[in-house]
Amino acid sequence: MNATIKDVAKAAGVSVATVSRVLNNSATVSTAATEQVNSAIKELGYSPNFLGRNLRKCETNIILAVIPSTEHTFYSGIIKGMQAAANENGYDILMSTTNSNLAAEMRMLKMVFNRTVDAAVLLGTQLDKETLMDLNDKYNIAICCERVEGADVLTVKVDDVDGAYTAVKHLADCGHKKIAMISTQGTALSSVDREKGYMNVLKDMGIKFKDEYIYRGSYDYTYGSLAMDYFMSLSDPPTAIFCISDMIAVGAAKRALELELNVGEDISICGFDNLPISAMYTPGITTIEQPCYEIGRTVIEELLQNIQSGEKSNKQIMLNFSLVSRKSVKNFNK
Amino acid sequence: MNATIKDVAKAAGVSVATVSRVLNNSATVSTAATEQVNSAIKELGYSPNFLGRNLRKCETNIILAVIPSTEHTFYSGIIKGMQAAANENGYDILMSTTNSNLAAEMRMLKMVFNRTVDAAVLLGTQLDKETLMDLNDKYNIAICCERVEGADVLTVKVDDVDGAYTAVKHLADCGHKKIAMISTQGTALSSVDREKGYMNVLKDMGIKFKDEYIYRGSYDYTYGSLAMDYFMSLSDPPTAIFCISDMIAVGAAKRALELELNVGEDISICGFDNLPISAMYTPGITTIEQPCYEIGRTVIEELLQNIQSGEKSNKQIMLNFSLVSRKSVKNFNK
DNA sequence: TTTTATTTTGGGAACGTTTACAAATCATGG
DNA sequence: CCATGATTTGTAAACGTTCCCAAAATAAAA
Repeated sequence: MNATIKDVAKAAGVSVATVSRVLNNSATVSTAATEQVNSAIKELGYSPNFLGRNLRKCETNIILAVIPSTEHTFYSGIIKGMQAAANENGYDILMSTTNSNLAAEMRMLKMVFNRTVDAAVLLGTQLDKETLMDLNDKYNIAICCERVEGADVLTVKVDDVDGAYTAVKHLADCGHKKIAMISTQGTALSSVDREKGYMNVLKDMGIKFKDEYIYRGSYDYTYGSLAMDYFMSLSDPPTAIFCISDMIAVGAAKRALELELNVGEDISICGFDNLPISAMYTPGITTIEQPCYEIGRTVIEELLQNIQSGEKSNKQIMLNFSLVSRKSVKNFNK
Repeated sequence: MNATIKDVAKAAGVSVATVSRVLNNSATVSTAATEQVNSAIKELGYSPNFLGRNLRKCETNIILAVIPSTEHTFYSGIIKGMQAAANENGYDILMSTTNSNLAAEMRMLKMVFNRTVDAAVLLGTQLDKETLMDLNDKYNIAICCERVEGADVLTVKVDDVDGAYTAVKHLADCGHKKIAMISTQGTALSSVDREKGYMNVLKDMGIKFKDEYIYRGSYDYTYGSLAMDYFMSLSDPPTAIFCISDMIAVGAAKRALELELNVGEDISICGFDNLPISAMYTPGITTIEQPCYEIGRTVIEELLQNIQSGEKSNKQIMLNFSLVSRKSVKNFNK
């Protein structure tokens, strides 16, 4: 039904090779022939079938971004960075979401096995070290914003230990001594690392760690609310709370406001990621900003280098974060 | 480098046809042969190359969701609905984002021209009627959550006129007479329709339309803030504001709070879409909920029907919305 | 055993491209 | 006008599958 390159060749009175040449301008073609081909293309409404091309060239120029969830906007900036780097190199980014489900993640990864895409970037993953290393051997993959202990795979992220340290240190520097943390139950290393950063500050500042000052839920914002209820039920509630994600920070802030606590005065809250909502919320949420766009650019640039060179660099790249100070944290020093 | 079906055939001591048969279990194969093939597959770590398969079958079983922006979470539920319906039918959903840019939208649509995907669902579009009709002639496309006047293309959405009417009527029923609206400058019909719904309520309730009660910006939440500043500068400010999107409603609420207005008391705000943030915000934002999951399911089911039947139904399907009442609107009647 | 029906198999064309190679055309200079 | 070199063209194989068709193997019936 659809016109093929043969139809174009016939209509233009040239061979398919010539049509292919003008399509990819891969070799010089006389202006006469070029014109004939182009008008045949227009006349027939021809559009090359990439299934043929891809099969022949053994590449699709598509990179798949595997996203755990579209429930929040954190990945938006990363995707933009990925797109920019990809487009500059003739690649496109397609996304799919796994809802943090291992089976779904595997289903998506099939697309790299079966060559539907040239590579995949995992923005978070449920896979274990062995599986990742196996995949990395045979295919082109990268991990973004997460790390897997011992997995020697191209990784681009911020230093979560350091990021959490900076956030919690900020709370301490503002004069807070009773600092709690809301984390997740998951085993994702980004969570573990952020807890480590929290602990490190306590140690460095000579603050004794209290077990009841740590609450674990999931990334869902309702856990922020639950955590706030819990902390306020303590006989000696914290004055500041470091949240593993802005989403949770917002949940905590919401509950605090419902409890008629003045966020940024009666209770201080600090998040992580600098989601758009943190700027929108009232009061604005103090947080750690990740260089999303840059993370996206970098991971694609490195990945393309791997693809083109045919060998794996497996770099572990850490980019710089920054503290964004808003109204949700009280500074006792002024 | 990678094993092909030929390698498997050789290793299993059968023909490629037989391997293909066990791969797709498209015909009965003796258990002996099946076992040989399966062990050869495992041994070689074989994974079928879909470029070959897709070329041969002239289908990819992939549907592309073209998303204007990942800045907000509105599309999340729709995508989930799309995935559910697609997976049930052996299809996968891949996404790409256009950042509301016509060139980017065209770039993504190329994937349906060149057969990289079987169909595309446009969640909003910059294209005009003619282009859409042309595309719809040759390819399988659908529009979601938006409509284009006169474009006879499969469309699934809510009735925006009716939705806005319900929202504004609710404000009026709560005793508000001075009702303003924050809309967009764009020509998207969803905006135009929602303005129409607003006007209809005024007419039905015998409220005189005031030009200064309408403010136009874009979907960015900062315009909500700007609008709030503007309305409060009027000599006779509104008591209620209907916002074309929750994002804008949040921006407006944020600014109101900064101006020390008690949202839900001094000023009432109503949004549209029921984004997660509307529940998270303090106070919760009253809004119109779209049946996102259902919209997603429906558009894929209809699209697959078009694909499989080979003919276009071009239905215009309207699904039911609902009013979600929260604290951001004051009810004068109680 | 032979015939017939059934199940299981393999050969090879086809899908729409790209590209190596060879052939044809053209221009140039002697 | 011929030889040479440069440019432009066409032929055909290849990419990895699926699937039609016919052949082979097996089972059932006579």
